[in-house]
Amino acid sequence: MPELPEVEVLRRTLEPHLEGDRIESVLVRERRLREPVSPQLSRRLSGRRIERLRRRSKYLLVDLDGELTLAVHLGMSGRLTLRPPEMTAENHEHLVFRLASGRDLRFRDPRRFGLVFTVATHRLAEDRHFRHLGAEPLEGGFSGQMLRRRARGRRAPVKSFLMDARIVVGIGNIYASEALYRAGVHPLRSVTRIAAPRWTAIGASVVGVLSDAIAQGGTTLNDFSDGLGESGYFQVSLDVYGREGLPCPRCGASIRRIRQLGRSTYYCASCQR
DNA sequence: CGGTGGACCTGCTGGC
DNA sequence: TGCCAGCAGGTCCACC
Repeated sequence: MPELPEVEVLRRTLEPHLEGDRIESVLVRERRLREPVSPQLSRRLSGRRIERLRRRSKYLLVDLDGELTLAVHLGMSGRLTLRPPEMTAENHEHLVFRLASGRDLRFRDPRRFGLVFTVATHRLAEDRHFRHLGAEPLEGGFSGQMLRRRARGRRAPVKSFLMDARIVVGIGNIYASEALYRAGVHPLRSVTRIAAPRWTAIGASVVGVLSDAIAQGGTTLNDFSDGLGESGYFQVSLDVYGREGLPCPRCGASIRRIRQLGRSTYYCASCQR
């Protein structure tokens, strides 16, 4: 599910419901996620008040009182949903955060590529999960020219470059294809062969694609649901991703799929050069 | 050093 | 109907 827009939509959806609430206890049914969940998790979190929700890269950050932050990464298949406690647990529901208000915040993740851990709030930037991360694409400091500077001395194909979190965070496999389509740049083009004006176009496309997806409530694929478990966010407005063989919305040519870094890349060979 | 490919997991879909 | 291959939104690490 989650690239930057989906995590941001989740943050915005959950924050008004969680702010000011308190974590009473945490039930851990399965601690084998991408990294093992600490046996201390419930002890560390219990009794703490939720101050605010933030996002860094694709991590949802729950700031608690006492300078502690709960970090949640959804991996490929993670979901975080508010549920009434009487609702029966679904399969792969690995963690349940029981709230003082009498609701559950439940973490479900069939593939277990997700992450749940705590970090001292003021030390977050130094934590090994965050310290190497690059620019936030929707914040000041990000631009096409910033990408151009960071591309100096590199030779990677531009799609791989955009998906490198050391450069810029939040762009996953779907939005990398979508942004390059909007910018009219071929995904295999080496970053050494992109001139300044095209970097401007790429920067603008990245911002545009991510902002549009957030505005549409987390676009992406059709099983995305917001933090309340509503399935009303059925929304597909992708131009190329998952559309192999279908006509390009701009020129009608057949969308192609290739394999890049072991993953599917979609593009229009006539619009993207 | 930069860049790629495999590994980590489960579930779903489509072809035979 | 059943089986199997291929694919899936992320990230890390070994290896060239």
